[in-house]
Amino acid sequence: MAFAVRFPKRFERTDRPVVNLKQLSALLELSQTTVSRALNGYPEVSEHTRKRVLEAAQRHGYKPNSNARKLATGRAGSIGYVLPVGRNVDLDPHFVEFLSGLGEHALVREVDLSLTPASYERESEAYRRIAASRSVDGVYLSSMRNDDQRIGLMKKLGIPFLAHGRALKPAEGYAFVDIDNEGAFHDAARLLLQLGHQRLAYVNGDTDFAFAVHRLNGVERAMASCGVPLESLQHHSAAMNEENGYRIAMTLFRDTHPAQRPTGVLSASMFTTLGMVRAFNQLGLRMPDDVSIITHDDVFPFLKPERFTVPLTTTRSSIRAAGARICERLVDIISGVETEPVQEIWPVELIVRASTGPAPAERKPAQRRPAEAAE
Amino acid sequence: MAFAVRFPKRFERTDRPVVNLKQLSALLELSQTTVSRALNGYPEVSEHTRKRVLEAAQRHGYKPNSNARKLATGRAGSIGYVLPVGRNVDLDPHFVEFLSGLGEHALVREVDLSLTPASYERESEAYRRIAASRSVDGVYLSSMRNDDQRIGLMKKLGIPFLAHGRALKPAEGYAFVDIDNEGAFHDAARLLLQLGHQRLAYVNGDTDFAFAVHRLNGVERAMASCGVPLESLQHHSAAMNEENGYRIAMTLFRDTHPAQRPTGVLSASMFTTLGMVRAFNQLGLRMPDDVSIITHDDVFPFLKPERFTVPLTTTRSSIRAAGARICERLVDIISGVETEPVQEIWPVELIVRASTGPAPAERKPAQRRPAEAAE
DNA sequence: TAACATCTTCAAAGCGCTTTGGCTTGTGGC
DNA sequence: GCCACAAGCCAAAGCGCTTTGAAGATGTTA
Repeated sequence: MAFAVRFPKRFERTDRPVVNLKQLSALLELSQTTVSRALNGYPEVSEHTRKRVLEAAQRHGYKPNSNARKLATGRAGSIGYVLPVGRNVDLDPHFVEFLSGLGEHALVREVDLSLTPASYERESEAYRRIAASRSVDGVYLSSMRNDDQRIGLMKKLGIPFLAHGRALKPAEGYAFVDIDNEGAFHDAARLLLQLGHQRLAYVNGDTDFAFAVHRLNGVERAMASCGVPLESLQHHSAAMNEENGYRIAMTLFRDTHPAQRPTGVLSASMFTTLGMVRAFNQLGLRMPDDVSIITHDDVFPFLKPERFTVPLTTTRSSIRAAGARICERLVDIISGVETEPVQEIWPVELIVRASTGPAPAERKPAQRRPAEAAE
Repeated sequence: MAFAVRFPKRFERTDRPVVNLKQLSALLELSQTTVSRALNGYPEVSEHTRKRVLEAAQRHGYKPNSNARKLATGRAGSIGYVLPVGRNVDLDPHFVEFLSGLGEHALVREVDLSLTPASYERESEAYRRIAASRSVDGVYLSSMRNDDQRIGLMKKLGIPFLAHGRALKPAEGYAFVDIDNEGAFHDAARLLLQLGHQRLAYVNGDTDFAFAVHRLNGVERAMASCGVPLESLQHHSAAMNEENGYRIAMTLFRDTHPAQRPTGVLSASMFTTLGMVRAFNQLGLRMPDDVSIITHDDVFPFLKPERFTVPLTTTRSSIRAAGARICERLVDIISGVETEPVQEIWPVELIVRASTGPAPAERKPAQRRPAEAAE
């Protein structure tokens, strides 16, 4: 909406649709009411008439004007997402996989997806506009923060919504689909501990996000229940990308006294791991002899943990499946099928591959020559 | 649109917007006409009145109902994209970067992006529905094929559109933004040839897509002008991902007689290269001593060629910048600012890093032990 | 002072669809 | 033969906005 900005005349589209409801009903010598009902499957119309109508609609290529329909019904037929945008904002590749799943289901349910770009600072404004303009029937939220303002906002604005992930605060009173991050990282950490690793590192995502906090909780719970002091965990929190993985691995393994180095590492994403493995190669560290690593895998078709030279042990949960499920449930919420706010938490598989093994019995400083090239 | 499917009553949203135009104009004791005009910046209203109206709108949180506006104007205020969807369809990470750029500019122009999911087979149906339902003002096309049906379809349906990339056929009569793929790969191949490489390989994308054909043309042109016979090029065409990169590299370097092996390799994407580098490590091939490689880099923030252990020589063109430009021009096309179909081709930078060097003077079979871990 | 141009403002007619309430028929029960 | 009831259809009233055509208010000119 552009206040005080004149829309140019040339913006207009003068051409009209091939055939509209009025014309179609005239052609059929029926009222618009009847034609509309026949098309939309209402029972107050005879089968004979319905057949005639459907046939004529088909023949004349009638397609209802979606804007008129939206106005009349108040229903938009689409779900919305506020796309974080800005020079320094990177939509990460998780989004595209998520979108694939969402789109798959959106196809089945015949809804469109509407993306409203907004800078982070003006996010709430975007939601307000969505609410007032009624351009979508509901929205999904993602990248949930610890104390997420959006949940309250959605409720206040009366926008039906579903969260991908959950906030720490509020914890109740809204619907979400999340994975069991706490359990996943608990299991992963426990595996390392059971393999005898005493010094662990966790290269986490940004702890402003709730998933990162949950994961850290899981790691700490595993340590506590195995009687390993929390001080023996080195925790690093940073955006999940290749560079940070490399940088942090260098800090952990090159810049640390050998006796202090972790032998078991947990990594929050495949991208982080990409960087860490690069560092390992460069430092001549071998998996799993020198270091064991477990990574969270969101199941990207273009980056598979089993395709690494040393196949990676992972906690796995398909973000694409989550996308499909979110679409499904959001449509249910919008259409009133789902009334109570269901909080759905998916279990996460732990898949053991070759990157994990027993802790080195005794630490020998790594003395191998660095690998030549290593990505 | 669902023929013969009854929409449940419960789908309805009964709540009404906070305040609508009628109420606002009643409040102001002005006609709807005047208020509407004041809000939309038309000159036929006094500055005094306009100020009053804007103030009241602000105060009461008035936001026009976008559906009503769309119906009245015939303008949707959004641009569309048909999202290819299906169990076996992977939206690749290029898309998300492109989207970031698009979103950035969409924010400036105040348009939304509407994604309509469609399976490949029912793609044209989706476009027809978009055209008839007038849910968007224009669309952009991507992943242009050699003989692309969509261009003709868009023209027939009268949907304003802009292509990202171009088709071989038709070559004229439509607007696009493309990069100089031919020139980029010409330059890349020429560099390898100048460095003395006699046997080249090109691991291309799927040649159903026009960009892949253009690139191949560039490579061949360079070879021709350097007097190198085309037979000394090994060309492989496959979807651009890590697995194919690895597989093809293995075919080229492990399964081929040393005397036949290429010494200079061109790679169509960073993902392909990721797999190839994995293969190189495993085979103990060093860059650039044993093999030189040049990759096309779309500039992903999460996967940077300079961050490889051996930094990669690349042809670089930001796909994000292309997204922003596409949005800009599409809005211009829709609003009639751009009338002639402009065909815009961006030059591509060649950035020399450490992965390219002189061809090995004399071929010695690689006898090094395979690297331990290598991603 | 009349005649005309220029500002402002307005009532009303759309945009194309859905949906309410009512009007005809035809059927069966008594 | 009358009434009740359902089936099938329709006219008309929205949905909330934009825009046309016209009219009232004000200023300008002869």
